[in-house]
Amino acid sequence: MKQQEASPRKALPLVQTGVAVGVPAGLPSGLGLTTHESVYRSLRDRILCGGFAPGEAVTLRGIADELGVSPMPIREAVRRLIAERALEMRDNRRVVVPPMTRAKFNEILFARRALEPELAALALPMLNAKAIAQIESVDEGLGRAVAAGDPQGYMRGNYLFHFTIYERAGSAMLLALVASVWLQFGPFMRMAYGRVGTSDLEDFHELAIAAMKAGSEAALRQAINDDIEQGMGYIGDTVLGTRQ
Amino acid sequence: MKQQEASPRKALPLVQTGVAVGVPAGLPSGLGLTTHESVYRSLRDRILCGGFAPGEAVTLRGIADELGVSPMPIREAVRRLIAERALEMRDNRRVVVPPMTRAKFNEILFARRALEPELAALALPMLNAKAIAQIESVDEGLGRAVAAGDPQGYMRGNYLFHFTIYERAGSAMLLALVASVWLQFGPFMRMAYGRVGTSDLEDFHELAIAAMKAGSEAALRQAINDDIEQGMGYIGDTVLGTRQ
DNA sequence: CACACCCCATTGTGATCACAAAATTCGCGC
DNA sequence: GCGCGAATTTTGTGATCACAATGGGGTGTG
Repeated sequence: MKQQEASPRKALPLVQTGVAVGVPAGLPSGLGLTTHESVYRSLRDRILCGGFAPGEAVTLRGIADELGVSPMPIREAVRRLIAERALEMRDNRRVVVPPMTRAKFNEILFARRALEPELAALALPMLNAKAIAQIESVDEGLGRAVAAGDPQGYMRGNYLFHFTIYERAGSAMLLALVASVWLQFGPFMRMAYGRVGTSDLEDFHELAIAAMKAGSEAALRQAINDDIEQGMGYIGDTVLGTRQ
Repeated sequence: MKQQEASPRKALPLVQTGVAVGVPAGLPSGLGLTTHESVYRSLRDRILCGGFAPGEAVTLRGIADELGVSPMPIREAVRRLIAERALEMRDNRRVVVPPMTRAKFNEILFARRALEPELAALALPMLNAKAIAQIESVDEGLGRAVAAGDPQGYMRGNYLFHFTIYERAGSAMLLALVASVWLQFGPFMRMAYGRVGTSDLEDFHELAIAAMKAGSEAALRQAINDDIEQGMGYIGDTVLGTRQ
C-alpha cells in the first residue's frame, strides 16, 4: 500500500512554500511563521495546558498525519521540545512525554522558587496600571475557568497569569529557563487537576496583584513564592502521595 | 556547478546507516550514536571551549561540508542548540552565535549564583574520596592549561571541574538548566581569555576541593559562589567595561 | 564618483525517498 | 491453549531535491 489513491496525509491543498503562507490544519493561524514554528507552538501549548499525559508516546508520523504536514517540520518541533525537556527521547529512539518522579519534582520546586520571585521582582518596576489591569483580567478569566470546572482553561489561565508578569521583566534568558521548567511539570499538573478538580484556595494571585498595585517588591516575592509552594504542594501531594 | 565531478561534501565513504556506525569526519568517534548527536556534541564542545566568536554566522551547509555529512543532521543539532540558547536564529533565518549584552550578563550571573551552589551542595554527599581525587585531577589539568597559556584548554578544564561536581548531584533537570547557561556565556568567556590571557588567581577551586574533603556544605557553597563572582566579574569587566 | 537597481549565489525550509532497527503481530509447534 | 520465533509493520534517521527569500556583487545611470 505505497501509493494507493489519495495519501492520507496532506489532505488539503497546502501552498507549502518555504515560509508556510498556507497554514496546515487547525493550527494557531500561522501569520508569516514557519510550519515547524506553528507545530512547535501547537505542541507546546498542548503540553502546557495538559493535553498530554505523562508517559504518553509521541510519534512523528502520528502528529504529522494529525496536523496534515510532512514529518519534517514535526521532527524539528519535537527536537526542540526535547531540548527544552518537555519531551524525552528514550534510548529506543521513542519519544514520550516524560513521567514525574519525586526527585524531579523537588528539582522543579527548587528552580521555581529560585527563579520566579526574582523574575516577578524584576518585572515590578515595568508594571504600569495598564499592565496590572491586564494581569487582573487574566486572573478573572482563570477564576471563571475554575468555576466552570475546566482544567485546561485553569492551566492556561495560570500559565498566562505568571508569564504576563514575568515577560515584563525583559529577561529573556531567565524567562526561557522558567518556561522550560513549566513545560516539565505541565503534563504532571494536569494529572492532579484532572483527578480531583481544580483547587479552590488560590488567593495568592490576589495577594500578588495587591503587591503589584502597592509597588512592594517584598510582598510580591512572598506572594509568588507562596503561590508556588501551595500549588506545587497540592499537586505533589495529590499525585506523588502526601509523604516524602 | 551542480554535479561537476566529485561533490565537495561527502568526501569520504560514509556507511551512513540510520545509526551512523561510520563516523563522519574527525568527530568524537561516535560509539553507536546518531550523526546529529555527534554533530551536536561537536558543536556544543566547540561553543563551550570558545571555538566560536560572538556574532559569528553559522550556516547549515557550511558545517555540513566541514563535517562531511548532509545538512540534515546539522539542522537537528543546530535546532537543538538554538533551543538551548547556545545559538540564535535571527528573523532573517540566519543562525549566529549570540552576542553578549550587559543585561544578559546580569541574568547569567544571577542564574549561576542561584543554581550552581545548590547543585554543588546536592552533590556533596555523593562525593567519595575517589570522586574528589578525580576532581583534583581535572583541576591539575586546568592548572597546566593555564601555565601553558592555552585558553581552550583552560575553558575545557574549568567546564569539567564544575560539571564533574554538579553531575554527581543526580539532578538532571537542574544540570540541564546550568548547562544551558554555560552555553550562553561560552563564546563570551573566550573573548575575555583570548584578549588578556588566562587569569592567574583562581584559587577558589582549591577552596572548593578543601570544602569537599572536609564535607562542609557551607564552605563548598561559598567557594562555588566566590568562584562564579570572581570569574564572571573578571570577564565582565574585561569585555563589557569596568563600570556598570 | 556615488547611488540605485538587478542578477545570481547562498541559505533555510519542506517534501519525499530509502534504510535499518525496534515494536507488533501472526502463526507454528508443543 | 499457550509460549516462542519469524514476518510485517511502524518508527526514527539521513540524503536528496525543489523552492522562496535574503544577501551580496556587479553594472548601469545620474
